[in-house]
Amino acid sequence: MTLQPLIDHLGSYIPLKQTETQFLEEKVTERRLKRKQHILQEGFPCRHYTFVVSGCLRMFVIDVQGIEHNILFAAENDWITDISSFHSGKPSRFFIEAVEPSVVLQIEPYDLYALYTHSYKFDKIFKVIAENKCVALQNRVLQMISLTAKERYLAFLEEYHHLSVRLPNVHIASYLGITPEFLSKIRKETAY
Amino acid sequence: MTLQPLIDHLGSYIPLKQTETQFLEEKVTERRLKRKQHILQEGFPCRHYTFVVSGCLRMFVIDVQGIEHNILFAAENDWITDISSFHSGKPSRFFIEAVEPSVVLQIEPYDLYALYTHSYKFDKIFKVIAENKCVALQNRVLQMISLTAKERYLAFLEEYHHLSVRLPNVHIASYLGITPEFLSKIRKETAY
DNA sequence: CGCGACGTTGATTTGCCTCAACGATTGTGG
DNA sequence: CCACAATCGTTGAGGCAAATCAACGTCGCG
Repeated sequence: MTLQPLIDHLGSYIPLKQTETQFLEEKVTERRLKRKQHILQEGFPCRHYTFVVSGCLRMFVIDVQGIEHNILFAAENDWITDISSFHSGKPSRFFIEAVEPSVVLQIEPYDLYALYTHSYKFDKIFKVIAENKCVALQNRVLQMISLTAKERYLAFLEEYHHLSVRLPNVHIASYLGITPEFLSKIRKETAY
Repeated sequence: MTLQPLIDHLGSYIPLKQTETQFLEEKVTERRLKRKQHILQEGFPCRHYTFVVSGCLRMFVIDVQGIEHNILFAAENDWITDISSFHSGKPSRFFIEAVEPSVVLQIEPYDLYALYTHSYKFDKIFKVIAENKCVALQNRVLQMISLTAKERYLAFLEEYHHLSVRLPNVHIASYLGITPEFLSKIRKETAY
């Protein structure tokens, strides 16, 4: 199992002891995903906190008109889950699927709680992870209410350049809240 | 000092022991705010995790054109802070001010860390608080990318009815990412 | 090869903004 | 207690940003 990236990731917040990484190894499951493979479907509870080792996943909803809206992407060393459903056990409104062939590590609710019980260090780490997520999301809200589509696209290119070259434009458009056609027109203007 | 609301709030996540509430009391400072009084200005580090006992605050930025954008409101039993600046000590990009006369309880970074050290229970509680904030922010992003201005306004009325009757429309418009004029036109259509 | 996913382009429409003007209300100082 | 400014909400004319709809070219893949 390719556990090392997760150990490095968690350890970058607070270094882990031998017993903690060992406990972690017992609780985590590796999974290999094909392109377009789902790990969460609307209507089902989200039973995994998912860490991306390699590849890229996206979380999205399908609205009443059948249109997909990408809420977030998660690439290497990032987390993706519907936290609300994960904790409550209620059906999720979201889908999560692989955009590329990916390798992920997953933890189920009960096992995550066991980690928390084993060492409060995990509480501390996941607290910081959640706080950092808040900052990123807040930033995104700010961009949505204050920037034009073109400005948001340029900001996305700056901030997520590594993603922008891997994702189809149709997904980027959806993430930015615009149509693929309009993104195409923006790109035409932008390209020099 | 009116500490009880904070104790009740934290206790609703995990009940606190006598020693913990006592420790909390030593670390928290009460502050009474007039309407429009600032507790954070752009360019200064955010030195407080702020809990709202009564009243209502808003966090906003001022863009290059001098236009304010409301990022979030916090009313009774809610938290408001620039977490990023709070932890890093770097200058904030945000303003936080009272929308109404308010009473707040504040904790400084060093005191919050002392709380964490005193009992890991506080880590657990603030982890959940951050996670809940993530859910709310994610929801807001979803609304921004998938709903029209009118739909967002109606969703806001449903979700934050208690706030919508207290806030001037100019602030609500800014929060929704639209102009006050356009909100006025939406309200005209909506009123039956 | 032929089909589906993806990106582009153009014509038209619509949602929302800009700017300007005007009441209504509140607050503040003389 | 009144005069005046400031804040807030509303309305209308016109303009721009972005959506919609339709068509077409390209590429990778079964």
